[in-house]
Amino acid sequence: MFQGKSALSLDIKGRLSVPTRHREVLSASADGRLTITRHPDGCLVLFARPQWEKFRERIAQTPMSAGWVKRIFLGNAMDAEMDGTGRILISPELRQAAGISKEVVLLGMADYFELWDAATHDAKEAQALDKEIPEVFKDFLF
Amino acid sequence: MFQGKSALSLDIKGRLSVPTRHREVLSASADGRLTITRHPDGCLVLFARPQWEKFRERIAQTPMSAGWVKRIFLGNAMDAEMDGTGRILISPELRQAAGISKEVVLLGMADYFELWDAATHDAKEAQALDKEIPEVFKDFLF
DNA sequence: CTGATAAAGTGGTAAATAGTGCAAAAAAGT
DNA sequence: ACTTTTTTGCACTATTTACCACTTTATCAG
Repeated sequence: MFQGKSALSLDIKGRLSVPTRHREVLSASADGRLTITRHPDGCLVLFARPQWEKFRERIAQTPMSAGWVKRIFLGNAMDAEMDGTGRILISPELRQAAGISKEVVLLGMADYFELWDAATHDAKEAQALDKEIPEVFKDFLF
Repeated sequence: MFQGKSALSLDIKGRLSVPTRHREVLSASADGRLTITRHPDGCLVLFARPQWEKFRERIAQTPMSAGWVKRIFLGNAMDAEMDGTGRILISPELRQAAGISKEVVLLGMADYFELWDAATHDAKEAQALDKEIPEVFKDFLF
């Protein structure tokens, strides 16, 4: 179970240093093996390998009408592995796809992570906060 | 059950010293374990761990369309634990999100706490007092 | 087709920064 | 005035980040 925001910066080679509080979980549940792909909202998604496998199954069974969503998730998926010091390389293609250069934000979203370019994240978040909270949440929140 | 306002200041490392009158409840009900996250209104929310777990379950099961609600609540959630002297560390990301630097206001809201930047709180409160009382409260009697 | 060169990827180490816990000082209550 | 509680400051530990060197892969020229 992942949660929480981390403001991080990629090193010169495009590697992400995973915060320590997440490393143990990833090592235990996936032996440090991850899969990274694109998300239609403009960020990247990071799965522990077993969770990715399950997600991939569901995407693969999706009908033709899913069209580009299927291509985005499956076509951009890249395997990655934590090195001895807990770093993972984000491929140039993925970095470019999400507009990531150096400053990034890593969000724990329960079963997966989202990786955003810091500036993009802040902009989209501010935009979302301006809007009203969707009706569905009004009563269930507090 | 938490209530009351406390004007406090974070120490140099960004730690909040929980008022004594709340410590016992938190120790008893959650063994001093808390979870802190963002609130769309511009403050932070502090839950005792068991209450957070329940809230998180509902958030985690939320569909993709929930997008930013999930990102704000779950993506910003950070576990924290009271140390031997009743202090909890507020992560840099959360402090930044709520515009908190040093002077803060802690509001007991029955099941949870709200943590505001002092200046922000005062400004918003003044603003709220200027407005009409919302319809829902009109029928309330004393 | 082969070898040289350059670029990109991998791994490790050291320095800086952030976080934790302890202990002494201050404050409050008896 | 003394004891107990609370706070603040300090020192130690852990984590993160930046740097450096080596390995591998790709590219281009002979």
